Amino acid sequence: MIKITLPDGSIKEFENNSTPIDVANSISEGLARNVISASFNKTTIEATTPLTKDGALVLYTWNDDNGKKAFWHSSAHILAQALEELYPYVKLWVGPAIENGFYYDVDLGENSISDKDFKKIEDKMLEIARGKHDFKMREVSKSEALSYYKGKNDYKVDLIEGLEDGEITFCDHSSFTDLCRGGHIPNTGIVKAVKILSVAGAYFKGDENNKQLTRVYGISFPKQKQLTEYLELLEEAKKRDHRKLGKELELFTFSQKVGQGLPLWLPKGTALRSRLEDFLKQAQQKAGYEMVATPHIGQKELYITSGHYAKYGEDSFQAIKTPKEDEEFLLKPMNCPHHCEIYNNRQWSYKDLPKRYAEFGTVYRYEQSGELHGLTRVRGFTQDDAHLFCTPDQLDQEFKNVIDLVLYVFGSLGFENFTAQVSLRDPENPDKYIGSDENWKKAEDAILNAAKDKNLNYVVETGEAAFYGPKLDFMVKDALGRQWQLGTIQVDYNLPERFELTYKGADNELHRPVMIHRAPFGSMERFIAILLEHTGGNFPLWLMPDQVIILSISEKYEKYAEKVLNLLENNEIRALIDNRNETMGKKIREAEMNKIPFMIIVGENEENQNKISVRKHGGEDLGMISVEEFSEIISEEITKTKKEFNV
RNA sequence: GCCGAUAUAGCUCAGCUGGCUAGAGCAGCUGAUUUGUAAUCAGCAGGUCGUGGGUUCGAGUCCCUCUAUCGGCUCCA
Repeated sequence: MIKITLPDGSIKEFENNSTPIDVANSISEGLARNVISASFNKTTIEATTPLTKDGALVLYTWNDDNGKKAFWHSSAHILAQALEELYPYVKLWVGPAIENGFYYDVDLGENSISDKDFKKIEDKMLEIARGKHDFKMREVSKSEALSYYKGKNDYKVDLIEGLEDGEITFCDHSSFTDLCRGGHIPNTGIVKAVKILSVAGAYFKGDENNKQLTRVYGISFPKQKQLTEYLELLEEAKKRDHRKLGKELELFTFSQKVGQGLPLWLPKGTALRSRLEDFLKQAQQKAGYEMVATPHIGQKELYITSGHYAKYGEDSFQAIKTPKEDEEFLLKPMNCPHHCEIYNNRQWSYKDLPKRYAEFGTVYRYEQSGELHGLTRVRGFTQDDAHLFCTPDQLDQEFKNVIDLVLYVFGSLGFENFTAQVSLRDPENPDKYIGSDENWKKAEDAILNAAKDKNLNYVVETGEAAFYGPKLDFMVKDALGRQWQLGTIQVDYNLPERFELTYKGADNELHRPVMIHRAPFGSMERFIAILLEHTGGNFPLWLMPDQVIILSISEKYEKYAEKVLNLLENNEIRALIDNRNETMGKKIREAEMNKIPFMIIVGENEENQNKISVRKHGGEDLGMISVEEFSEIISEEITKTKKEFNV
């Protein structure tokens, strides 16, 4: 007999070699039917793995993330089998579960798969699924495993060579065998609905110097209805795509003539941008920042000094020549070197520090064409940049203050679901970074301590640091669940050295300041893009380009509409009048589609009573009220979302 | 940059396997209508079918180049 501890803390005895499904059966038949995966002593096992010792067991159904993972990973096996049957020459690499679905990386040789082939792959997968084949794990020796794949599949051989004897397992189902470390559902029959979503190229082992394999993405479900719902969800997400909304709301555009990745801001978008900038400027002023302004180009030498040229010279717009032969300028790809030179304008005392220089600095980077993506990845963009120069003693407090500022910005704009990510350097790859180990350690400790002190719920990513220093990044997902870095705070001991920045200490000696790079939005472009996707275009009221539209019943009420407009403007409410010769239904429909938060209807009744009828975006009727009452509603709504920044 | 796909009017889209002067809805313009909570009616105008080349008696449709866009990979100071 073995003792099994369940998540609720209860301990039950079972026959040796009982499976998780047997355990589920002892709880309820329904559970046993739905158990598709399990973990034993925190290791993923199969629902059918015999248990041979005491331990803690967790049962997973489709409703658990781990259950979905097993389901989708198993579906990847089915996909692999389907591909092998359809394309006998295919060589498999790996097929993991991902957040939504799964993929399999395969080498198709000279052939390719396109969306026209999806249907036949799906059909083949369903055919295999219907066969209700059991997934069976078996241990194989390294030599056995190698001889199975030698000559047939170099990718798997590569994988096996990195494994130890005793930890190599194969998984069989139907006529298909795959090297696999486990985590499957009991049999293929549970997979009822399958959709191949896309194909893409993916470099072997993620290295662009390696061969590019074909990655086939798919998703599967235990019920057809769930697939339909998922596809509907995708459609819904597409409606919140910032590229679509930006066009519909006339915020920004792109022009093939102007160039790739170079956004053109339309009047409404520009108004939105300035409002965001003003909002941050106000908070920054309270936090002791000073605004500076720097030119859009700088001598190549400047970026050689900073180290950016060596690292990113090729990813920059290439040197701008002048009539002088030996003179070269670069379009500014970042603001830090300029701000270092502003600091260098004079000699500072420790009593002057910290200096905090802020600039909405537009920078240009020659991003790979395939990387460009709406407003989230562009070649010309404006950072809400600032550089803080402080003494080493001041670093911790300054860093924490910046965290507060970022949290204030995120809070005011409704970004609650962000991930804080501490990006450290990769110790295996010292060539990617500049500066001494000692300074790196100081910088990394400063970030980790600040993140801990501020009780941030953070993840640590090694190898994600900037070349000059570690970062604390604030990541937010877009409508389709893709993660984007918005806010960033970086500690830098290196540029101060390269630019020979100094201050006079109390000891009358020269010292090196520490530098913090930070951008709460990240960039105006990306921030607005993600904000669009989160709000679906229904921005917080204080940000809205137009807050109110006055709809006149007919042209007869133009005078009264103008009077109302004046009153609203006196209360600093942004409004416009729709006095066109159109029906009320049409005017409302257009105002709804333009996502204007409030519609004011004025006609005979309103004019007689000196009031206005108010309809909220979405349809709520606030009835007939006075302009004063309405102004109060507006200002209440604004104070609800936009809080004051208190230092 | 790489893999796969897409590009027709200001916008959203039809245009089957190549064959009459390339269609629709919305938006625009003109006129009628003067309107009470998500599209009033009629008329007009609008496209060298992303670019350049090729195949063909004939190309929006087939092939190639380039450009841009979309989904990924790689990259992201």
